[in-house]
Amino acid sequence: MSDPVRTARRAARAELRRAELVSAAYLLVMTRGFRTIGVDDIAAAAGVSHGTFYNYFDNKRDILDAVIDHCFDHIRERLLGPEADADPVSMEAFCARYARVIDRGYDLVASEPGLVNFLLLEASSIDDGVIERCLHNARLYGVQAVQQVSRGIKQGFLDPHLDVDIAGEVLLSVLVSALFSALRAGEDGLTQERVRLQLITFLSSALSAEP
Amino acid sequence: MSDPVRTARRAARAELRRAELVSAAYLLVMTRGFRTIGVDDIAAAAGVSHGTFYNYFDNKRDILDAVIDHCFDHIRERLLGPEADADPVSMEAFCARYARVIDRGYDLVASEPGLVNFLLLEASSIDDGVIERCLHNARLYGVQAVQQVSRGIKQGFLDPHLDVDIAGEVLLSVLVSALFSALRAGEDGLTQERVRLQLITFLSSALSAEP
Amino acid sequence: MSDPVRTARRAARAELRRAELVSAAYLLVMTRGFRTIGVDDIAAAAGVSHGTFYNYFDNKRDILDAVIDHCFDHIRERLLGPEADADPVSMEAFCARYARVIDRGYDLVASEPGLVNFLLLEASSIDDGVIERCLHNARLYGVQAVQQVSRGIKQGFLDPHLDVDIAGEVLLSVLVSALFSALRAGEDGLTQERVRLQLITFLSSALSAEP
Amino acid sequence: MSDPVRTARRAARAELRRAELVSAAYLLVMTRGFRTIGVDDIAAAAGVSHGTFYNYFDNKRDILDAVIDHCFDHIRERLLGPEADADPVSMEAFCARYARVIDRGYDLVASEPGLVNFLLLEASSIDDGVIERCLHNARLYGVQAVQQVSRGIKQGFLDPHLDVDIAGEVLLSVLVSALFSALRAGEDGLTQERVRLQLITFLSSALSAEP
DNA sequence: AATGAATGAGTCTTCATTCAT
DNA sequence: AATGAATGAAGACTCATTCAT
Repeated sequence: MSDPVRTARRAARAELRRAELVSAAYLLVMTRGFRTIGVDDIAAAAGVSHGTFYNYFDNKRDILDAVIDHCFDHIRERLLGPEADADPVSMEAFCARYARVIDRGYDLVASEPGLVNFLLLEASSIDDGVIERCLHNARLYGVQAVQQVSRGIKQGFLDPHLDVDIAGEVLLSVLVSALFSALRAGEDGLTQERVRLQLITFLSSALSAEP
Repeated sequence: MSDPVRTARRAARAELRRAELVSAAYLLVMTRGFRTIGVDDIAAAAGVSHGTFYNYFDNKRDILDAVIDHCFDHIRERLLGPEADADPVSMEAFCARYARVIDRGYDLVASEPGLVNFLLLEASSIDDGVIERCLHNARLYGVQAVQQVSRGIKQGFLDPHLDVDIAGEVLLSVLVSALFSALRAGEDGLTQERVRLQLITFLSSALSAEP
Repeated sequence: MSDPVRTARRAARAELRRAELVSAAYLLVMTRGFRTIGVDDIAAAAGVSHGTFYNYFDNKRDILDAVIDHCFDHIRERLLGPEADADPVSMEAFCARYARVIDRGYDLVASEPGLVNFLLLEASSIDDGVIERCLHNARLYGVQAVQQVSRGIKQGFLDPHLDVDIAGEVLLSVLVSALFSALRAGEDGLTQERVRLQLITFLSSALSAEP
Repeated sequence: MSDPVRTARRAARAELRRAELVSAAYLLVMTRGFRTIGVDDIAAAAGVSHGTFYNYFDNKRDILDAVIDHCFDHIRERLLGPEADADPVSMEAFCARYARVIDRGYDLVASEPGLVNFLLLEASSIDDGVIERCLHNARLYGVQAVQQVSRGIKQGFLDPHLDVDIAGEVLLSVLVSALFSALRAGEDGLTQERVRLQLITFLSSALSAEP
């Protein structure tokens, strides 16, 4: 009655379908926003009928969690880049790293404006679960940022009197600030160079161990 | 044909009705979000029929601009408080002022969480006109922040080498950061006191004229 | 308590207002159709508020009767022209007269396409009362046409064996046919000249006393 | 992926549903007019929900084209009857045929007054597309009428000097005239017999080859 | 597992009509 | 008599969801 091989194959196909749907939804949400797309659009983009959609998700809202996780995975890749796990050992390296992150933020906004827009703006307006899931993902970054600060203090190039939680927060908010600036592009005459320079100077003066 | 007294009285009543509708819409948007409320809800909350709504606004979207302006007016009142026009003359006064602003931000979020939520999160996902109107309002704050920095430099307590545009930006982003923190309330163990202290320290070390 | 002079003046003003409303409605109906205009439009075109409209007519439908009568008055003037009461005494004069009527039909359609369109097409779709009122007006024409035929027979230039009712009908339908042709303008390559010539030949061969 | 049998069956059912909707719409339009019925009415009459309506037509207006075509199909059947393609070879046969057509016109009006009413009166007041579609259908009749006249001339029983276009037009207008008379039923003392007799006499004297 | 026809709650919008001033 | 604010019935359309095949 139960053929384990066939069962496994089916499970794999199902997983694939699901991923295709999430991927299609991701693209659509990025380009048009969650509220303005329909289940039909998602299914059509994935090449199935909307009926099939309901074999993989309970309802429209249900796919959003998967889309959000997809977003954060994508951002992690794009912002941290290949050096994801390397560890700066001096204030210069630390600043250089964040300068690169800021630049990558600009690149990200330039190449996928919908992504940041969605997370910063639309996502949270949908329901509390979305906010929660975003915060959950953001907290993961926060933890990393805090660890980064801790290591920086250990390495000796960050001010040992810092409140590491707040400092991690600051790291994140500098990033968010960069993304906001990137979103507004050249408005207000703020070039990428000026923003990068000032934010790094900012970081440096606020966190550096040296007075 | 035209009785000026009656005309004036009518105009006043119309203005009042409009304000009532905006006020009702404001409350509903704050509590439930724009997308999830209907024209009927707004009208009912204002104690009129939905038909009346259309005597004052062309369509549902149309009232949103008024609601947004209402939001920013409200924030201005709540955050700047009575001292709206006073001018700090020392770094201490400057920091004290922003400490108060941060505290008021916490109060604001506590008493009206929907407000910040709406502006920070939902508003911009509605359409480009909304983004534009928010940015317009935000730019007004930006201008004030830049003026503040300029005056601080003239007064001698802010670092004369600052890029005033970026510094203004920083002032704003500290504020936004405080609001975000307030939104997350006690999550992550960040108390209001810690946030205030660190952000002010932050401001101080980044902007102060003294090394 | 009742001043007869003032009462009369009031009645005159009321009559004038009513006429202004009918006139405004007539113009609007001709250009935009009854269904697509609103009481507001009529009132505004007459320079009063829509509330005033209801002082002169019970409801929107109510003004239509007056508009229809206005239409037929207008057509009578335009089609029959100055010779409204003259009487042809020969087949030539008879034909010449109808040739002129046909030409005036073309002129009418050209200068006021909405009028014919309205009566031929829209009016009757509104309700049975409209049809009735149009038929009533049309019957007046029919009576005139029948009288015309009778007189033609008496004069000796129309076939005495004619059924005068049917012949009157035919006179009318030739006119209607001309108006339809005029409405379609040059479609089908039918010029005004060809239509006039053929319809008159038609009339002549069908009604003339000579074989 | 695609089961041809099932696909075909579905297409057939869809066609059926569509036809049911058109048929329901047809009946309603005939009895109550297009403007006064709602999508809900049509759907309900077809035994489906209004949502289903929108699976088959883009909007309310969209079904009208199908209804109009339905009308003309119906008229063709009813007026021309079984002899639709036969060809008269003498003036007697020609007249007899049109006498039958006139009688059938009376029958048609008697059994379905709304049909003629709709086409003659309401349809064209809806929008230009409707007029165009009616003219298109009418032109098909016109072409047939012209061909009929041409064949009559060839056969020798119609006057060779006739302008075939105009004569075709006349054939049609006689038909329309008959329908109008039928609509007015016995009003004015015009019986079906009198109308038939006179119109045929009319046709005969106007088109016949013999003087 | 996939399909897509059917559903109907929900929403916006229009406009004829009423009525207090 | 004139006004115009208020009303609410009516109607078109959307879309998430269900379910028989």
